Amino acid sequence: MAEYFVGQLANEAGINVETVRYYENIKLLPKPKRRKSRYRVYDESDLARVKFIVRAKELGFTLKEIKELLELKIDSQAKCGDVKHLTEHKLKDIDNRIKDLRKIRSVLIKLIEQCINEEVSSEECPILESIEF
Amino acid sequence: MAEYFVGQLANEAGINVETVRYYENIKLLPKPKRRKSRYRVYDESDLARVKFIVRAKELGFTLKEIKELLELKIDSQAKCGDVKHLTEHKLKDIDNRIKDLRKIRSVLIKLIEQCINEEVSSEECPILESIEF
DNA sequence: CTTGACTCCGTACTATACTACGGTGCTTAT
DNA sequence: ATAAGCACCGTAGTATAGTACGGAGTCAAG
Repeated sequence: MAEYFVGQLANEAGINVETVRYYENIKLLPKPKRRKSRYRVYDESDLARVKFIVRAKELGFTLKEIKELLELKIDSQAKCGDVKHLTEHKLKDIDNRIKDLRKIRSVLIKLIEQCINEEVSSEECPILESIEF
Repeated sequence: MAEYFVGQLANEAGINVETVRYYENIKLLPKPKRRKSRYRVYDESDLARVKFIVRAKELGFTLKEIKELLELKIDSQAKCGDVKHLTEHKLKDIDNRIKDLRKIRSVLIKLIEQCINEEVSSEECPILESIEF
């Protein structure tokens, strides 16, 4: 099992060391094992977690929401019903996001087709012409 | 054609007045018509624009990216090729977002199924068990 | 024609999410 | 065993995206 110090972890995830420490401070990352030197020691599962955080952030989730997503699990403490409820809520949110991204997507495709046909459109914004949120 | 003052516009879009002024300052909204009193006057197209901004933000776009999306159009100035290129770039980004949201989606669905079967899973995080970004 | 709600503006403050700094202590390749 | 490169920590600073304030002017219902 591969082990990393914080610099390598940060590097593989494409963020910087201070950000890793920050995520630890706000409890988005668990406290890692330490060397006697107090150096933090991570493994692949930590890397996966960091990569998830990075991508989820790009997808528009706040760090708070990401924490909630990562905490979704049925364990001895959590009742199934609660987790199910929470998860269904998250699912609905994600479905709506996908739906609206698809709307934007279809407008972009139309726009690309217009470009191919060398149509010069009006002065209007094509995205707003076709999308109603 | 309906006309709104800034308060009504903000209200319909679910944001507040200061935010509308802020969006105007950073040129995300065009300068509106004014009454003699200097009151801002908006119409439905402004409302559609604000609503788009609000939702696009929720979908994880920065205000800068939203501005770029809203500026995508072929007009007398912009060359088709340039717009096509830019738009294809945005399209690729959106396709990737949808793809990754689907990954999260499928994990949530699995989790809900587990809840229904009253399975108590491990102490591990189910999202990280199944997603690799 | 008053009065309560709305709008004007600039400026200052806030929350979230980092990012930089700086002095000190490890690690590791030579 | 030394030196370049990491890591330690707390604290302070930054960028983005708002949010609040306050005194003056405007709107419109009664």
